[in-house]
Amino acid sequence: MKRPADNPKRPTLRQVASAAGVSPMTVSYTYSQPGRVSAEAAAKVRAAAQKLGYPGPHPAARGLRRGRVGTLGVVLGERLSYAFDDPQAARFLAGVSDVCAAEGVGLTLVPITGAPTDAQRVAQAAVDGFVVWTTSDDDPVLDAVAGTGLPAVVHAGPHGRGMPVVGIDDRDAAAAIGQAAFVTARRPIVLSFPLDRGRTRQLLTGSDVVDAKFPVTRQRWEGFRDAWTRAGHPATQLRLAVCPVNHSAEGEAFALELLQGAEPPDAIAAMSDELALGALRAAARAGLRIPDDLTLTGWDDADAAADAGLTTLAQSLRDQGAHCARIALGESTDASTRHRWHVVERLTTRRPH
Amino acid sequence: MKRPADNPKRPTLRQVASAAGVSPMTVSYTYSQPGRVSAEAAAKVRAAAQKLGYPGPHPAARGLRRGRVGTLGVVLGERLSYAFDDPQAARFLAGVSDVCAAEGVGLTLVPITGAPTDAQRVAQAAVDGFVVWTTSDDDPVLDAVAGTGLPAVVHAGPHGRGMPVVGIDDRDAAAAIGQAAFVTARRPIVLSFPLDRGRTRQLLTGSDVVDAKFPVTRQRWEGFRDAWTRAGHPATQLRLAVCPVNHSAEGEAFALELLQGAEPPDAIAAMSDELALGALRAAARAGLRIPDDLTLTGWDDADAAADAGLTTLAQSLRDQGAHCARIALGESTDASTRHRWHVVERLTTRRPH
DNA sequence: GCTGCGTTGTGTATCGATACACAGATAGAG
DNA sequence: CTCTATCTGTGTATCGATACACAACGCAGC
Repeated sequence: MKRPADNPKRPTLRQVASAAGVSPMTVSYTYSQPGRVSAEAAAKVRAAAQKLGYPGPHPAARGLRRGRVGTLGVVLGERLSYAFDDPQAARFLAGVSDVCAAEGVGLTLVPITGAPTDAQRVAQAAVDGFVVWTTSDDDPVLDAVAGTGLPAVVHAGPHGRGMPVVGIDDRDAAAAIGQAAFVTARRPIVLSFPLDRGRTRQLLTGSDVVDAKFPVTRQRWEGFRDAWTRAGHPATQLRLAVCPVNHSAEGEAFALELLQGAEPPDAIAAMSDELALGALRAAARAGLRIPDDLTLTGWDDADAAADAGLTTLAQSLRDQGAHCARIALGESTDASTRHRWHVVERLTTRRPH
Repeated sequence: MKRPADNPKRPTLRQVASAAGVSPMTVSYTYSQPGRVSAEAAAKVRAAAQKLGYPGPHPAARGLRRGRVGTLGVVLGERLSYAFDDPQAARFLAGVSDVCAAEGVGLTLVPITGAPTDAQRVAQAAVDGFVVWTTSDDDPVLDAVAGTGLPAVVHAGPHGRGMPVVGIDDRDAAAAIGQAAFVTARRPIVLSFPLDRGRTRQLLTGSDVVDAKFPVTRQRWEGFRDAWTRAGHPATQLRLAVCPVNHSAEGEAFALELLQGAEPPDAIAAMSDELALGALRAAARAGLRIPDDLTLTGWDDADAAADAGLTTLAQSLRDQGAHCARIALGESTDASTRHRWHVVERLTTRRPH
């Protein structure tokens, strides 16, 4: 049962004005520029507003007239609750929300479902700018965002469409963490994010063409491969285990399957701490010693990674979120894919020698 | 540098209409009720829209005219990033967002900072309804929400102001988990949320008046006290350790202080898993055996609680979030504070005998 | 007494779309 | 051949506020 109408009807600014015996503009100024009206007039307005139960200017009307609605849109190329389920997204959004709070601007998560109506939902979102979370090259919501003409920024996502991109150099970073992961490896595996929005679980060998539609996945894969080949090994030895979702349970299941398979890996470089921590549990179940039988690396340096002693790649998604928010609010225009990162070596990798 | 204006200017529906050689209403219908126009006319409209770069009807204008903007407001009585920092809030919001996604409605986090302008921000939020997360009896944003006249619901928060409340019976639940926590206790302590928005860290004994402004804190405290007195002990023996924030680090610090203090507790009932897990680490640092030297309970049954073997009180915040969303969207009117909960006994408590 | 300036109040046009009622066309029924 | 029902297109009033320009007023300075 859709709400038919507000009942009792909300009073308008004009009604408050006539009840207070002043002009509409005086009421408007009372709310938007209190210094613009005399104390006397303001008192009359407040009394009338109180009496009629006027909650202040209607947000949609104000938004229409002013051209700004006071909220920042965030588009996740995923179902909506992903924002709260995925720790990485949550960290990023915490950074976005820090800036929003400081600016007094709301944060609107645009409802994405994967259906073709997503583009419409983007176009219909009443926001002042967009932040797009990591997505694939061919995601149609990117065009929808660009089409609005509002300030927009993409996090670690595809370049192009005139939108600035914020993030780190994933390829360089992957090469660095890969070096730590593969020190003594002979049968390494990369535990990966999905390649495209199809999200199929699969095991690829280096000889297969890896044509990932997600730039993040693609760049990290390239970086891991760089690390492997620079160590003098043939690229074809490096395998890629693609997990359809970024959950530790998924990482655990796939890692266990691999560890119990014909050619068990002796090194696993994961694209996230969640996948790595899942793999860590799988290793425990398989009775392996870390890092002797298996070396393991994660990505992002989540709290749980520190607790588990996981070697990982640290970056501040929170800072990147804040940076994105400032751009999308039109406060800054200089994007950067050179955010800082560093390798945190803990107990799941070995030093050379 | 605030964005001065969209450049190039966004075309209007009227311009599209004249470019397509049709009336504005035909364009409007093409977007809102595609079945209402002939295929021929729709094609002309789409061509013109494409040519002019028209992204669809202006959201604020549409919202004003229709009386709905297509987004649900969420008010957290905390700074905005709390939504992503606190695991309980995140679970709840995941439930809210599930419903929003299904309905094609956005989710707007209203920017709360603790400043007196918060009420204005609520009034200025362009949303179709409000969900208010657990707050204190005297929180001014409650009045602001009620004043909008929009459908609204409070989660586990104060009753009154004509707003429905959704949650569990915290007092009963606390009595149940308290019973498990206090089986063999002689010096029990409740590790608590803040009492009021002042958020001071303090240790209260049962003889002090506990006048918590947060209904959740108050009701859980009462329930824990019920459990203790029903076991035949004087209420004055039960102490209340108030943590200013719901973080495991805070729980750890305070618990360690208590465990190393003059009258170390032999049972700790925490109001959240975060606080309990912090206390668990403190116990480890103090060299205590669990549950022999110290029994411990949490609240919410987070993933980490299961991993740690923590006895806890399970409830589905996700379901409660979904329920709240349905009410705030006007789809349902029957609130309930009788959501289900149950005690999950694991390794940090002892069975009687 | 006149000019110039800061303060405070007001009227009007406008932001961009949609609800509603109505009109013309087409088609099927009797 | 008329009458009703369905489909498609249009004109107008309206949603509720704010930008802007202007007017009235008091007052200082010369």
